Amino acid sequence: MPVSNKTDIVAESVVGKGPRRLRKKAAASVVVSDPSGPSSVALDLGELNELLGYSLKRAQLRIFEDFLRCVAPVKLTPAQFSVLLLLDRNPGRNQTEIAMTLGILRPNFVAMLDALENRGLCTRQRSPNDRRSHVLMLTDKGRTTLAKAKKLVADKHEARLIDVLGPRQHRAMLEMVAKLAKEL
Amino acid sequence: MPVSNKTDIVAESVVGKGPRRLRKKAAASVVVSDPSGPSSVALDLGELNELLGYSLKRAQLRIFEDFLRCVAPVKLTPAQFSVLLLLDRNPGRNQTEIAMTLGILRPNFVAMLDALENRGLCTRQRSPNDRRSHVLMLTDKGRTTLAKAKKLVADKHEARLIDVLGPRQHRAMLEMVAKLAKEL
DNA sequence: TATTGTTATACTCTATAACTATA
DNA sequence: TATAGTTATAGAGTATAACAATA
Repeated sequence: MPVSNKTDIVAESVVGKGPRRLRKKAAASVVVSDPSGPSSVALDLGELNELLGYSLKRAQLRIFEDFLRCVAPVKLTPAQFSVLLLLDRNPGRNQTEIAMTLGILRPNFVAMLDALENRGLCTRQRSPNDRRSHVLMLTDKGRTTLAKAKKLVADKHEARLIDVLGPRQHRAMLEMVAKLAKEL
Repeated sequence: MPVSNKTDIVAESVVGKGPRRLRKKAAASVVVSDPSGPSSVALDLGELNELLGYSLKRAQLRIFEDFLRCVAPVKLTPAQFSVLLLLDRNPGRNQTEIAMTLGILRPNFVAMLDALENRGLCTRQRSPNDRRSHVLMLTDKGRTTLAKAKKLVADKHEARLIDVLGPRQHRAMLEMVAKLAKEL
């Protein structure tokens, strides 16, 4: 997305102020002789390419963009999808438990749940046993929305990732990334 | 980090409101019979574990935390480190070029550069050829700081990642993640 | 007219303190 | 007293529009 959209390299597009001298045709890996001006030669990333965190971050951004595109028909963000998934698997839990499991801070979870509840995807009920806590449940609409989302994720999003990486590498990456998330 | 810090599972800590009946001893993979109360059984993540983006995001957060810890002695964030690295490899570029290469929007790059310049790590000079643009250069202090940071990254941060993943998987992951960042 | 650096601004995420109602 | 949900708030990160100086 970023990283140089100027595809064609124009080595000499500016009329220099100094005297214009003849110049040798530049070699393959051009380094513009005139150090100023909009030289527009692709920059050297250096050891950035060897920094796992750097590429990982950029990959993560792309993956989330792809997720949003694929799941757009049901209008769910990755975070919202993860909440619905968790509610489906763990009905009757309270906000603290769901939020904690997803690494969301309780105060920040309130607005998230408001949005999902306002869309009729889940409900909050005061627990009769502990009237401080809210029992969370998916609604029928929430379940059907989740089902649609899961299909979009599997058929479009994950399918795309598997297509780019290949099934074996996709699986390997899943394991490595889980290991890092767990053991680092 | 999150995901249940309550290690010991207490299956029956609440006095139920209804009549207390005898209950069979729960099986190995406990599901608390009473659906309410602070049941504190680890939640089921379901297909979240198969979602590459989910684990990738969590891994990325851990990696950045580790980076910050390791590089703390020179007080550089991952973003600042990437800027210094790029300035070192590509001296004399302007703000637009550096920002674009790193996927940073030009307006947001201004404050970042202010911080680095105020710390005496780099300089902005108006280009004599195009007085609109600023030629960016590392200072000597910037270079020594970068050198220290690079050593910390290699000896502590990347070393930790290689330690967790193993050298072969680390290399494999580097390639996969670069592929995703490029081709997705 | 177009571009560079900049300001202003807004929206999302994330983080912390403190309140309320319950326990 | 401690906990669940909540409010308020502050700080990063990211996004767009528009302006001054320059081309």
